[in-house]
Amino acid sequence: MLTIDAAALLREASLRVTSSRVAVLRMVADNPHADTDTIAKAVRRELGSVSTQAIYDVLRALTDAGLARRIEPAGSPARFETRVGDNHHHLVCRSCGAIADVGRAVGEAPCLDAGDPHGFVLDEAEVTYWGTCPDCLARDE
Amino acid sequence: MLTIDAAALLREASLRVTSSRVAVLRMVADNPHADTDTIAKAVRRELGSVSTQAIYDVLRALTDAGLARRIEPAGSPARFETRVGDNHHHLVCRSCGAIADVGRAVGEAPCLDAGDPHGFVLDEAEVTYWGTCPDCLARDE
DNA sequence: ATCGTTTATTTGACTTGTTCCAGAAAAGGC
DNA sequence: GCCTTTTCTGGAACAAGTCAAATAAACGAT
Repeated sequence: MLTIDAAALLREASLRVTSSRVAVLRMVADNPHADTDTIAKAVRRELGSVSTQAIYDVLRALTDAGLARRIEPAGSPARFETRVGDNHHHLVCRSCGAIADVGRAVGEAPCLDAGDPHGFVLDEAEVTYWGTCPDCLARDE
Repeated sequence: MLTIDAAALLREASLRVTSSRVAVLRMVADNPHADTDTIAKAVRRELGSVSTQAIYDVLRALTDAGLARRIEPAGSPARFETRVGDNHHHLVCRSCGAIADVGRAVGEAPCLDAGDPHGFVLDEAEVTYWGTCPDCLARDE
């Protein structure tokens, strides 16, 4: 397990330090792109019993505090990662749903200049690359 | 109502021509980005009673046949549009969920060259621009 | 250290979006 | 027109996520 200091991160974000939050935060840090259910199972394995509602609440709190990011590719339940602030993007496998990160080349402007933004004020350009992951390619031989 | 020849489009795609399909296809053509429920209500207004299942089946058939595209921004139910094949992208309002199209400048390559694709074979780059729509901007004054 | 206020968590019912099932009905090729 | 294939109906099931009220825990002040 990566030894991130979850408690310190929580305190910095002025969130109370509870065992659920520490466990969830560590879990998300160690398993990027895990979905809620996977996170819940892992946390329960560590702490015993934790309510589903608590998992949702904690994930929401972490997301609101900027400690986690929620991503939600079409057709997939919500997934979470702690890599925030660097505006990287995601590769999603159409056949198994696997997700990988892809960092944007440094200094390269995102395609944030949408042609005609129709009066919208934009704050983020999210890119999802769809394709097939190496495992599925190999299996479908 | 736009007078697209729904029946002809269906036949070209070798789909049987049924009243539900014609109605749904026309509805989607006239109301881009409508969600399933909105489509169902509109179709029922026109045809009387149509089962929810039929709506889902028809939308799936249209999508599979390439007559419609399904989009699904995070936090929103599935939405459909008939503008297919030109790989345009979407502006999504964070506060009301409104969606607008934004065409990519012609000739401009998409950001399909993901830095390191980790062995994925990509077939599409989907860009979602997040922001606030003009209406919500005005209301939040 | 302990108390009390504030904030988390539990519990359980509920909503929403979507899919599955099995039988009845309709479309199109012959 | 008949027959096969496909679609539609209605109802039930399902998964993800939310709401609300009661209980429990964190942590700053005593």
